Amino acid sequence: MKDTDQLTVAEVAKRSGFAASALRFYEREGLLTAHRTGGGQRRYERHVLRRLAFIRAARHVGLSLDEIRDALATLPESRTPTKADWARISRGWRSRLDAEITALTTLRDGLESCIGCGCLSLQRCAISNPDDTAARFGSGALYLPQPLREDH
Amino acid sequence: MKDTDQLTVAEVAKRSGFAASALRFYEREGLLTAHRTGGGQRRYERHVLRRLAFIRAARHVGLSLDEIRDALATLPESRTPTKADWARISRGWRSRLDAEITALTTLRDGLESCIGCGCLSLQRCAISNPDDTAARFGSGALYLPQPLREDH
DNA sequence: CTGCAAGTTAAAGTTGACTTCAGGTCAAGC
DNA sequence: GCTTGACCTGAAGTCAACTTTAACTTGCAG
Repeated sequence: MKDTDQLTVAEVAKRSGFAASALRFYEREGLLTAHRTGGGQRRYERHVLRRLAFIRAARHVGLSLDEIRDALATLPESRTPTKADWARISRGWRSRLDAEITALTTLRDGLESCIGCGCLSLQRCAISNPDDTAARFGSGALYLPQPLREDH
Repeated sequence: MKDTDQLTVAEVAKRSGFAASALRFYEREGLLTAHRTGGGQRRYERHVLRRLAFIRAARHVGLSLDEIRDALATLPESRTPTKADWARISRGWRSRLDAEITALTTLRDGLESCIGCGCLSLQRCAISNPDDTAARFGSGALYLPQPLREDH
């Protein structure tokens, strides 16, 4: 009879929606930990599911794995994280999303007066001009999803 | 004395904001064309600048190079594209941006009632649950920027 | 006519987030 | 005790959109 508190990779994969290969990858990257059986197979504790839920949500908001690892690193090691812990480390997400929404809205509205008329001038077009673009998104929006970040 | 209608890579790079390597890449990928000197060097016509402005704008809105190539392919070859041509092929961008904005707004508002409280339940959390996520973004938003697309 | 900045190519490298593969090992039900 | 599906590892592959490198050629000012 299996220890009900120990989950195999397949079980965690199924319940979290992440592929087993992704779970192993996250462990290598320091986002997850697992115990091992005598033979070296992974056995996960139930709380990795919550950690994975956090990872999925964070990815969804646009955080990189590096940022997620840093956030997870601020969780206390001595005890099981509380709701307050999770709430704390996701507190900044709202303003991040707000900024993304603002940037997209500005872009959309610029579209009306620029692309809509077919001008697309390199000198004047607010949508295509690199400088205008940089000015619009500025340094305050470094966390925009890749396609919205300034071209590099 | 140089032919004033023929631009070198360096000139196009400077005036478009794209790196010379990107211009060569775009040509290989079929997004751009150039004439050649007897010795094999590229000479661009002035209208590539408008084409590049379009490419930058499209990338900004979140189109892939494949999509951009397809869009550019619908331009008439027999004549210089008019404003109406450019306007036509960028007509869908607004709804695309609208959809992205809607998706982000929904995500942000879900955040308030979900992450805000620290629940982050794999079963119930609208932000982290893969199924809810798929349902929210649906098939109508396949063009969302990568970080917002459904996890694969 | 020469010097050298600017151009050319094919091929390989980059980044992030994983997946796939090859070649074995483990564990659990019969 | 044996079979077989699940698991292990390290290394390599994938994708997009370019950039970088190496080795070589062109074009124009002086």
